[in-house]
Amino acid sequence: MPKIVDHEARRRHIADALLRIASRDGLDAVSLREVAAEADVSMGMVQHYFDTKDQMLMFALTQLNARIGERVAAAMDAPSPRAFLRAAILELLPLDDERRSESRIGLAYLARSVVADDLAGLLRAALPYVIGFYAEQIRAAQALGEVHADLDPRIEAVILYTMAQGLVNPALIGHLPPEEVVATVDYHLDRLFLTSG
Amino acid sequence: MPKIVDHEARRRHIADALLRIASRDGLDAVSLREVAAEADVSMGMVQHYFDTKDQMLMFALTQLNARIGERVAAAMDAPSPRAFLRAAILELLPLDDERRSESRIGLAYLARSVVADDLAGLLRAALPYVIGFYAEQIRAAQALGEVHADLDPRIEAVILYTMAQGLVNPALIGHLPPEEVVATVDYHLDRLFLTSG
DNA sequence: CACTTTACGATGCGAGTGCATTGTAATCGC
DNA sequence: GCGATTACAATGCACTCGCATCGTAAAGTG
Repeated sequence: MPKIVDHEARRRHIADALLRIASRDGLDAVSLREVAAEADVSMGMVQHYFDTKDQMLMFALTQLNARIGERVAAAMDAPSPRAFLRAAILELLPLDDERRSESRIGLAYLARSVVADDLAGLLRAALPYVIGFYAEQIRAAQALGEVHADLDPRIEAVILYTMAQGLVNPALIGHLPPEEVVATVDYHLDRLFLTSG
Repeated sequence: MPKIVDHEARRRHIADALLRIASRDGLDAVSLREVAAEADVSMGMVQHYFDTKDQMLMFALTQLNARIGERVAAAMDAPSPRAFLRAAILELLPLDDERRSESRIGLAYLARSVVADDLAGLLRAALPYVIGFYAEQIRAAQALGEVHADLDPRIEAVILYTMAQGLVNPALIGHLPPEEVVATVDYHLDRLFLTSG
């Protein structure tokens, strides 16, 4: 087995270039030639590591999801369900350049998933996981007496998630400044939680 | 001035074909040739009525907005602020084939607006209008004693809007069935309003 | 030193793109 | 009828796209 290179590292390097282009100019601007140029490699190399463009797009999306997932996981040492929910939600919102970039990419992928079934599968799979996770936190808070017991954790989780997702576009457009986005999230959490911790 | 045809009718006919393609196969699939074929006209005719493809895309978007706006306006005879808000929100959600189609198109345009400034302008302009409108309804409800006076109408409007927008994707993906979408909206309205009318 | 497998780089192909150009009816004012 | 203007239709052009093909250099095993 000759010419050993770090296969996965190359793929990640190429995928990074792809995500950069997607963030800057949209998914439509992602072509094999553009990706190769952005990654500063030859087009043949890109083809060597990805059989098809669609595979490359899928790989880049999973990489993006993993990146965000890691950040959310890093927030899991929060002292309370509320603090963790808050951190997890804010991690998804375009409050700084990096997350703004991720939101742009995510939006591009979301739109494409409407007509690309394989992408839709990836996003579809993540959804019940996230919502179930929120619901779990809310149930934990209820057990701690931090959330009214008669609230429906499942629906509250859905509303929490949809509110967060809905905040992305106004924030991205610039219609809501970051501090107002955070204030809105806190406003809603204030209503949901009895305690302000 | 010779050969009189209904200029605007032709443009609307072509734009309709464009929206149909965008809904079915995404905005990427919209080419001059595809639009011409879908509208059952020649490509030359499409070019005759739209100087450029971007102009055509813009025109189609304003037509879509107008179509939705009309439906919302038609719901304005609702008996109460709550009933109207409910109707206005549900009008934007993909609960039937037509609105599902509109949501798909809207999502495609939204994603493109991230990199197309002129489209972004159109969507950006609509946002404060919608949120301001929601806030107005909430204030009216407060005056009627149907909403707690100490709630912030502006933030409540933002949350209402973001929740609605966030519901689009799960509903579109099929993760939330229509009845659950409606139930979620009602659940949130129940919390916001004191009266259930 | 072969021999094989991996890792590319270079090139080309067919399809599709937006748009410009050109030609030709049709229909009005005069 | 005549010129002018509108309303198309047809064609071509320069470009980009994803992908296949081909050649070759490197690095491991025997």
